[in-house]
Amino acid sequence: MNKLTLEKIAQLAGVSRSTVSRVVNGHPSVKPEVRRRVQQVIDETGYHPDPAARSLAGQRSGIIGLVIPRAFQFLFTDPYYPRLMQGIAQACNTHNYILSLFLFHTEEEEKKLTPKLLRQQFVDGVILSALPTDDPLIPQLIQNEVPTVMIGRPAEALPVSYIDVSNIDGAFEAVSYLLGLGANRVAAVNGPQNTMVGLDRFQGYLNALASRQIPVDESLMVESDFSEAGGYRAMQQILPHQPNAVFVASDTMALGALRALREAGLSVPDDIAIVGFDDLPLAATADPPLTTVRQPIRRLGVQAVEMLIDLIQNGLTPPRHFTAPTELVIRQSCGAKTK
Amino acid sequence: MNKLTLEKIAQLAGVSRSTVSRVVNGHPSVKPEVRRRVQQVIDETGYHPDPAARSLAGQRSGIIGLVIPRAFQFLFTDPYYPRLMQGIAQACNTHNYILSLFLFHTEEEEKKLTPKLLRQQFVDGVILSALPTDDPLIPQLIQNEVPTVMIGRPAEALPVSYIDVSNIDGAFEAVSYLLGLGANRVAAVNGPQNTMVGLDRFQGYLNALASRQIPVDESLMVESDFSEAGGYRAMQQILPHQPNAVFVASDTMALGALRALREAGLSVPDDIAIVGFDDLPLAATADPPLTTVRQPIRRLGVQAVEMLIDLIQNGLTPPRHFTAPTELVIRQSCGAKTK
DNA sequence: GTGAAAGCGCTAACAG
DNA sequence: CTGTTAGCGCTTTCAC
Repeated sequence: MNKLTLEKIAQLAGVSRSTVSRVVNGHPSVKPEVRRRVQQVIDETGYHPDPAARSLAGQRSGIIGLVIPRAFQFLFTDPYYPRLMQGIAQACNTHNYILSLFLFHTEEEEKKLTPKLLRQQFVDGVILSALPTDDPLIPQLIQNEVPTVMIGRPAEALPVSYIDVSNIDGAFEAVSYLLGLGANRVAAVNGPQNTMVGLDRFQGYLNALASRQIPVDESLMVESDFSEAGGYRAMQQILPHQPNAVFVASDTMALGALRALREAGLSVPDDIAIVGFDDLPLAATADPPLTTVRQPIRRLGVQAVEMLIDLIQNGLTPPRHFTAPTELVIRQSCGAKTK
Repeated sequence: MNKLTLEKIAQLAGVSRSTVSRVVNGHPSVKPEVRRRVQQVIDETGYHPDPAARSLAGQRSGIIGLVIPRAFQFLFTDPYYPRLMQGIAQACNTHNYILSLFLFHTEEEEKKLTPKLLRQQFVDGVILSALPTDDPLIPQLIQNEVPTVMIGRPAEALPVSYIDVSNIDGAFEAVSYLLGLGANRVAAVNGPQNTMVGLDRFQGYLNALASRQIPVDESLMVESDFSEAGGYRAMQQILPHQPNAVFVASDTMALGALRALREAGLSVPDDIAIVGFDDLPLAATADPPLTTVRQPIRRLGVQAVEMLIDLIQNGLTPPRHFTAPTELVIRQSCGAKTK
């Protein structure tokens, strides 16, 4: 299988290289008949343009970068990311982009790889996830005009596109539900307060308390890290303060909380009700099955890709925003009887 | 920040483009002093070579492809893959390769992306995981002489490099341990029998029975799919046949099995002992903590990358093989008392 | 509507 | 040890 080039195809089809290029790129100005003939040669030979040459001559790499800093902490602890990646990968496939993964485990790695992201040499655009609110990467990307979509809104009103979910409302709904069940001491196991998700879900919790004029009890709130072990520790920490319900900012942490509760000999939902956030598959198979706030993780991934492609093709301004709704999924972990 | 090219750097440093290229690529034949001067200009300007130009002129893309077919079924159901990816990503980072993800959800996607893998245009080499034994991709890669490392040995003795773990021995050890505890009806929840891992772990199970002349009871073996739900169903199916121990071919399935046991009102390890395979973090936090066969997942990823780079640099023959040992980790799920 | 020609930025002989 | 010279395969004006 000797190397096929545009030139060869051109010869075989009896046209010029430019024409073949036009056909390959779906350029309109080619006579239908010629187009057909060229296309046939392409199909018969199984020609595929060389991506490197294409990137060099054109200005695009055809690659989308998925950037996840702090990969150590989260990615391999929370099934959220695999699902997100699945959505992203699938969308990349359908839109003919290649997906590249940039996982930073250390500051060093981040430093080293950042330039590759900033100069559009490697990627046509990037999707950002799991960023701390103050990550310097965001302003850098903006300044370098790299097409960027954040998963989760940024801390400040930056001119950057993002996909988000209604974390505040979702948490509000969950906590309100707990409150409606009669719980008067609702605790919160929060996500990291240097992430927007963590902050927003906590805000929803506070809003729900406020909407019923329930005073805030600091001893019932703990900041954790979205990990199972973190949820476990947080729950242990809260337990002495006698909560009768707990809002946990992710299913994974909720699993840890459940473990702590079980160890403490508490019955869920009789002694204490619990709701999670995400609706990962494991929520449904937890013991007891977990009431949780569903977010359409995979779809978020797909939409992020599509938004990014829009940015790449149609320019960065104005920034695009999308916020997906959440949905409270009621299961046994907080006494489904009332429902 | 106007575009920096080799040429510009060359001018600034007062040398020729080739010399700069040599410096960038660590070519030995450059006078130390010149090298220093050039390097300084590079550092000051923050120059980075254009990967596209590089791929085009040289013959390498600097990209490693991680290929996971059947991504739907496994990847997002089993924490195994995220961990593997972590190892791979980290190794790529340290060796200055970019990692691209090829997740196939459907046959169509596989068909569509395969050519991109086969012509070394996109990737310098590929790492294969989660392949069914009869996947046509393997022979195709071999035939096209694409540097390839499989995670998990292939079905037949193909001239392909791989990283594996001692699945047979690991399973043998686990089942022998169960047997040694006095269990006389040891069941097996197997992985898919069209994957080598599934096959090998089952073989280990059979070997252990055989080594003690225990007759095989077909009703105690079920083929499943490495998912939690699959483990749950498999366990339910086995339960009527009164096992007093069960070897489950993955921790994720073991979790499902545990759930089935719990629902059936059986006590672990008193009524029935259970061991898993993988030693994922969740094994330690399961209820009860899971005895399991540990495999060094992350390290496998690192080694796969390093083996692949070796292939890329030093040629494909002879194929390289490496089999990592496993280790039985004893926890409460099968009555740790005896140990 | 189509072809010719000029690079994109780099690597790799080949001279010197 | 260093500079010169061809390309790598494609996109993209610019003529015709």
